[in-house]
Amino acid sequence: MALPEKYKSPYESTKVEGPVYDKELNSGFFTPENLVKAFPERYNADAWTTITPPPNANGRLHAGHALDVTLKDIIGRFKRMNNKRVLMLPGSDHAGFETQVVYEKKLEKEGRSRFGMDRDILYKEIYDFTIQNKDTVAGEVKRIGASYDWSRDTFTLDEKVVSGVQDTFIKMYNDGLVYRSKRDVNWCSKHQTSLSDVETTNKELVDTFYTFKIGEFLIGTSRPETKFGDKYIVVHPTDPRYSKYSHGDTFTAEWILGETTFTIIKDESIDMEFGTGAMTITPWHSSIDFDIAKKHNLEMVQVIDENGKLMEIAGELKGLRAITEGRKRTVELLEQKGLLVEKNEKYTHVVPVCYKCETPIEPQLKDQWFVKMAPLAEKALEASKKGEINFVTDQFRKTYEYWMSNPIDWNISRQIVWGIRIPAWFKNKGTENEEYYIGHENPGAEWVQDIDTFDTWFSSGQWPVATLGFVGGKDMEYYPTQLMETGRDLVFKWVPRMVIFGLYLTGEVPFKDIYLHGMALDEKGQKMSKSKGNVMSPIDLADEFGMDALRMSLIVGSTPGNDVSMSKDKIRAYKKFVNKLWNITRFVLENTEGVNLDVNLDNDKAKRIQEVKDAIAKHINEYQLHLGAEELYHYVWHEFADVVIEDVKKDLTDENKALLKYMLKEIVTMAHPFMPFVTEEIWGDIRSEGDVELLLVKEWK
RNA sequence: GCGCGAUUAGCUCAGUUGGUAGAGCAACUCAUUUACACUGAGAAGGUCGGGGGUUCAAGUCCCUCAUCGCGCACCA
Repeated sequence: MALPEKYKSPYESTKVEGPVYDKELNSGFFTPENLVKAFPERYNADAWTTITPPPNANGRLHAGHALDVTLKDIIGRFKRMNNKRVLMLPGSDHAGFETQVVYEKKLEKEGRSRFGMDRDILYKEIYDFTIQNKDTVAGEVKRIGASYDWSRDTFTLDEKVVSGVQDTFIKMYNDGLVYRSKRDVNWCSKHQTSLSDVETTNKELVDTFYTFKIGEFLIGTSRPETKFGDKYIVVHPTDPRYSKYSHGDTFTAEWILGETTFTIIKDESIDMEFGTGAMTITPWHSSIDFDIAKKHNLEMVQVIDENGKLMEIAGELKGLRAITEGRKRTVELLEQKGLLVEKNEKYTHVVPVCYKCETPIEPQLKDQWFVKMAPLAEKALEASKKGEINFVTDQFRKTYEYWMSNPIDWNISRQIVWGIRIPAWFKNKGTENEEYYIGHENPGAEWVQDIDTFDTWFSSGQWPVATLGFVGGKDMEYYPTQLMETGRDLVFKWVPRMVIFGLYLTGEVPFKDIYLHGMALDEKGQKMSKSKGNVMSPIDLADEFGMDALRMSLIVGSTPGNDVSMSKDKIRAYKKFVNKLWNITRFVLENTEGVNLDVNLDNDKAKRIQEVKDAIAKHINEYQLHLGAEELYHYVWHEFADVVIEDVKKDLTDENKALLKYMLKEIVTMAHPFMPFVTEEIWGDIRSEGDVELLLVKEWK
C-alpha cells in the first residue's frame, strides 16, 4: 500500500475528528452489551461504570467541562481496552433554578417577565429552550471524544426520572424523613423563591453598626429596619448585669413608633461578650432569632414582605425598600427620638446573598417541605469513616465529613415553575383547616397540587440511581458504580446527596471512588468569567489546535484536585506532539511497506516499550493521569522518535522494520485513551489483518 | 474564626514509600531540508517562601511563621 496522501502534510484535526467519532459511535461499542456480543471472551466479566455529571442544559460547554469529560474518558477508554464492560452514562440536568435564572435574563432582554406569566406557558417556553440547548451541549460533549453510551442518555425531566424522584419523596415522607414546616428560609426577593443553604453565598460588606437605647438596654444592630416588631429583649441567664430581671419581666420604653412593652427573655444562646450582651429579636427575619422565639413560644411578626419592602407595621415607612431607604428612615426616626447612641460606620460583616444575583437574602417564615438530614447524614458519614468511599483526592474527605457531621435540614421547596412538581396536594390551602395529602394522584376535586417544585439537587442527588432505572430497574446491575468524577466545587453540593440517596434507596454507596478535579483557570490562574473576558471555549480551542492537543494540555501538569491553568502555549505544545506522532507514522508507513515478519520481542526496545505501557497503566489505575500522560509524551518524543527511529534508520533491516511497526502499534495503543482521535485515525492505516478494526476495543495487555 | 490548597528555573506547573532537582513555554548557541521547521543537537537558568526539628540523608516527614487562593461559619 502506498503512503496515504494525508500523511504528506501535517495532521489536520478538523478533518479527522468528526469521522473518527462517528466511526466509534456507530460501532456500538460505547454500549457495554455490544462489547459482550462482539467479544464474549473478553467482556463477559466485570463491568466498569461511571455516571457522568449532567451538564446544565442551559448553555454552551466551558473549559471546566472539557477537563471533566477528558478525565473520565481517558479512564473509561483505558478500562474498556482492559476488558472491562465499560458503561459511561451521560445525561443532562434541567438545573431548575439555574436555568430559570438564565431564562429570566432572556425574558428581561425581551422586555418580558416571568411574574404574571401563565405557569404552563412559561414551563413550555423554558422546556423548549432547554431541549434545544441540551442537544447543543451533547454535541459538544461528543466533540471532546466522550465514549459515552448515548443510547442511555438521560434527562432529569424524563418521565421515568420524574416519577422515580417523586416516589422517593413519597417514600421519605412515609418514613418520616420529609416534613412540612413553617420555618425561616433563605428568601431571594429578586427571584421570589426560597433557596437552600448551598444556593447562597457570602458577601463581605462594610455597613454601619448602630447602637440604640431601649429603656436602660443598649441594643446593637446592623439592621434597624427590621426592628419595628421587636418586643423582646434577650439576655444570657447568668449575665450579672441583668440579674435583677427575671425571665418574663416586662417594662415599657420609647421605641420607633412610640411607647412599647418589652419582655425580658433569658436564653443561653446569647454571647455575653458581644456588645452589651443584650439583643432584641426579629424571629420572622432571622433563623437564629426564630430558634429562640420558637423555644420560648414568642410572637413572630413579619416586617418585610416578599419583595423586600417594609410592611404595614412600619407605619409611614410602609412600602419602602427595607435595606436601603427603609433603613435610612428608620435610623432618622430613632435619632429624632434621641434613641441613637452610636454609629460605627466601618462595621465589616458578611451577609448571605443569592449566589446568582447577589441580592441579600431576606429570611422569611414560610411553609415548605424539608428533608430531615440528621439520620441520613449519619449514615453518609459512617460510610466514609468505614472506608466505603475512597476519596482519590483525599483532601476533600474532611470537607465531606465536616458537612455530614453538621447537617442542617434541607428545604426542598422552590417557588419556581421550572422543575419537578412536588407530589403534594392541599385542601383549604392557607386556611386554618388546611390539609395535605402526599401521592401521585389528585385525591379529589377540592384538592390542588402544591405549586412549588423540587430543589434541583433533590433530583440530581438521585442521579446514579435514577439513570440506572431506580431500584428494580433494568440497569441496576451496574450499581454500585466504580467512579464518580466531578468538580471539587460539588464536594458538598452534590456528592453527599448522592451518597445519602444511594444509601437510603439501595443500602449501598453509589460509587467506590470519588475523584474531584479542580477548576480550569486562565493562564494567569484566574477564574474564567464572561465579565473578565477570559473564557476559553473548548470547542473553539479544539478548532484551532485539535481536541487531542486540548485533552493532553488539560491532563499534563494537572494533579488531582488542584486547579489547572490553561494557556494557548500549552495547547500548542501538544498540537506539536500530535503532529510528531503523525510524522512518526509517516516514517513507519514509508519504510515498512510490505513487511510482514513476526516480531522478535526479546530485545531491549520491545521490552522497554512494554515497560512504558505498564507504567502508564499503573498511573491510570492510580488516577495519576498526569504522570501517565507525561510518561507517554517523553517516551514517544524523546525515546522513540529521537533515539529509536534515529537508530533504526541507519539499519533498516526487515527485522527492524517489523519491530518499528510493532512499536508504533503499541504506541497508539497506549496513547489512545489520552488522544483518541489521532490514534484511531492512525490505527486505521497501520492495523494488520486479524487486528480489531477499532483501537477503541483493542486489547491493552 | 475553622478547614483545604498553594509557595520549586523568567512564566505555567510536575516531582507517588525521604537518596545530591524535572517538563512545557520563553530566552540563548549551533545544525539547514531531515520521517517531521508543528524539526534536530547543545548550553544556560533554581541556596525548592522564611525559621526550627527528626534523619546518615529532607523539595519530600513534623512544628512554626509569612504571603496568596478557595471553601465554610459567624454574632445581634
